[in-house]
Amino acid sequence: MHDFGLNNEQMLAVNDADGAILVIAGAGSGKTRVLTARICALVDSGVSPYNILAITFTNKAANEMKERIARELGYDADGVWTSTFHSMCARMLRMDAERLGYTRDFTIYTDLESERVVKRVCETVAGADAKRKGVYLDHISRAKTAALSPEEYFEETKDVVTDANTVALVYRAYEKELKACNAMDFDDLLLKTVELFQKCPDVLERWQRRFRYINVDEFQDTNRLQFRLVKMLSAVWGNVFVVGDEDQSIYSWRGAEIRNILDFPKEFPGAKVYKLEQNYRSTKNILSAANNVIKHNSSRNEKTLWSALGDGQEVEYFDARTDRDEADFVTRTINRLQVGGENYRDMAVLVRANSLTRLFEESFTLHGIPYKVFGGFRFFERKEIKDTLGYVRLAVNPDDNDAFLRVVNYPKRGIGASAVAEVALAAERNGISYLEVLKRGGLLSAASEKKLSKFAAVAEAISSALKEMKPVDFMQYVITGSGLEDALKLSEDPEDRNRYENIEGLVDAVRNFEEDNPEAGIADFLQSVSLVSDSDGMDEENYVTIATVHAVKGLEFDNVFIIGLEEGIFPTASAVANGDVEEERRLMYVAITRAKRRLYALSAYSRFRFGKVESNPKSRFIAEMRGDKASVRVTGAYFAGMRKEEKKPVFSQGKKGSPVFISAPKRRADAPDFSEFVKGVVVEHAKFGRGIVRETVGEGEDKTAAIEFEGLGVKRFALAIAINSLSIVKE
DNA sequence: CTCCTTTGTCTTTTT
DNA sequence: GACAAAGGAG
Repeated sequence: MHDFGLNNEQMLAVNDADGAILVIAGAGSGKTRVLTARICALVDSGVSPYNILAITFTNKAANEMKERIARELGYDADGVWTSTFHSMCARMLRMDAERLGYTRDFTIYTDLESERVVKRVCETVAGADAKRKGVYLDHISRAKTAALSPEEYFEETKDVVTDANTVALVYRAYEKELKACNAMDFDDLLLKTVELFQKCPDVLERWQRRFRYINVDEFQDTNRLQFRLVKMLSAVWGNVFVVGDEDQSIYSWRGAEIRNILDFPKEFPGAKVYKLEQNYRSTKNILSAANNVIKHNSSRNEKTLWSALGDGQEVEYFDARTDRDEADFVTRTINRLQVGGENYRDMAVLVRANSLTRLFEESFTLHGIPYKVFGGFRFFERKEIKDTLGYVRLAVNPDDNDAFLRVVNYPKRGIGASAVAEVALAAERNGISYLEVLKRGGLLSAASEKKLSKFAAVAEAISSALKEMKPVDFMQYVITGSGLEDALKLSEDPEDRNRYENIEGLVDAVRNFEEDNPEAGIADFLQSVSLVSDSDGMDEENYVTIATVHAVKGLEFDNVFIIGLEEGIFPTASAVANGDVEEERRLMYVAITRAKRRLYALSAYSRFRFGKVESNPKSRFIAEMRGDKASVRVTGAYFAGMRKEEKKPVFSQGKKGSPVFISAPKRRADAPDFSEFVKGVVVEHAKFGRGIVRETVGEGEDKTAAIEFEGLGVKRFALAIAINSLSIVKE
């Protein structure tokens, strides 16, 4: 028996082996421990590890779980299948891809590739606008998650989506191209697995029989297809153990259905529900801030986390004047904490959007604070890396037209749009891939044929190298054989030096991968690259974590800074505009509950964004966090020391539909211009709130405006003076 | 065909 | 402000 130090409720959940079980696990309530303990308990009771499936949200979480189980059980852990839904599906599909008309070497297209395909496809679809590729892809993803074909999608949405027809046409063309490329996108991994199960009951049965016990972590962030997979796989044994917390559902924009967890008892009749409400992570002060925030949400199961830990330090809210002051405060505080004995690795700066990390990177670099940024640009998304991997993709899967297009003129070979268009046309006419057009020969004009023959030889050489070389050597060969090495080394562009180093980094990446997976080939490496998650790079070194809130789901830190707490940023402008901030609030809840001992919340009065200075009201979450009891200490130096007319906007507390506030552009004193203030314009005033300009008098610095505020009547302002507390509301 | 300039879009989050 | 896409000149 293994001692996990479980409390009573946890113990009950863990030892309840059979049937459908839902564990509602509040933040920091020992969710992962319960899951691990459960799997160990199953093995202890005689269940073969081979019959256990454990699904996690990221590959990193999967590996950690595997390690934990291994530590407890020893060698037995190998049999337990732990992975993400996507990795699981990829593995299952590789085994039986032929039965769906794909080869087992099918390529996984990430969003980057999907977008390129959509863009390309738009050229062939009448009425499609390539600029709207993101919108199309969004609809396509929704359709796929709902398991709708293009035709079904059109029927379902023709009354609500204005260009449903165009979307359906793009969707169909996209599907056709993906199939021709022997490629699947992220949604396909799930959808095609469901299709495989429906089409081939023998395959489904094989997996059903194998997985007697199915365990799913982070169930609040599963989508409809994932739910369906769980249902299908569990149909024989009915042993489904899911763990989640609807308050931490933060991926609905990606199709996650909170319903999956809320309706679990309905979908699995007789399901038992356990609630874990004791938090082992955070101090009381931090927890009450979290509870104060989340209780404003309506669609949730009532639960209140409690902690047996002490009150701890008060939560601190720093009211900064500018985004620079905000970064300064964080830098200073980190320094102070570090001097006081805290480790950098126990500190995290959490942001709502990737673009907010920059100032912190600058400031930390300046002050010698080691840091790592998670979320945002990833190594494998760099253009030169993507392009180089294009050669690998093409060798593994010769039908991969997207890979072909990436590398045909990289490095430059004088092959332009017209030659490529010729290839595409010939491919379309003969129903073959782009590469096949070159291999067959005689399908192009003599000039194009000649230009492309060099590339054809390169592709051919790389393709045969794939069969002969070990992954690391092959990767090195790709870099030299493609001509990239020479081109980049001889280049005069100083950036190319850097690019070359990044590309060389690929060889190391393959080497590392090979060490961890000695049996795996280069194709497995490609797959792992497609399915990496942001937190995968996190390790034990001593650095401050700068990350998006999404990227730190499931992690914890002693000291947490949540920055950018302004309306329009956190919550985001679109959430505010749509009047739906519940998911933003859950995100805030996740952010707060990452903190174990110290929590700092920050906002800035003015912030430099999109090349402009903007000013947004404080986030409603600050007021919510404080709740009835003032457990939050305000240390913002800005408000107190300000001149009267510079006072920042008051809380727009709970005001629904608050739009983004962009401050009026600062004018030089010698050329005042308040031309944006005209009759009918909606403005926000620091003290009086929202108002409408009713009348203006005068010009330039003498201009005054009469503004009507709701419930306050009309007030008159000299704009030159009032400009610091007035901003125009951009709808 | 390539290079340079200009223009437009972006910033919500990612398996 | 940064970067990609588009457009024009060589």
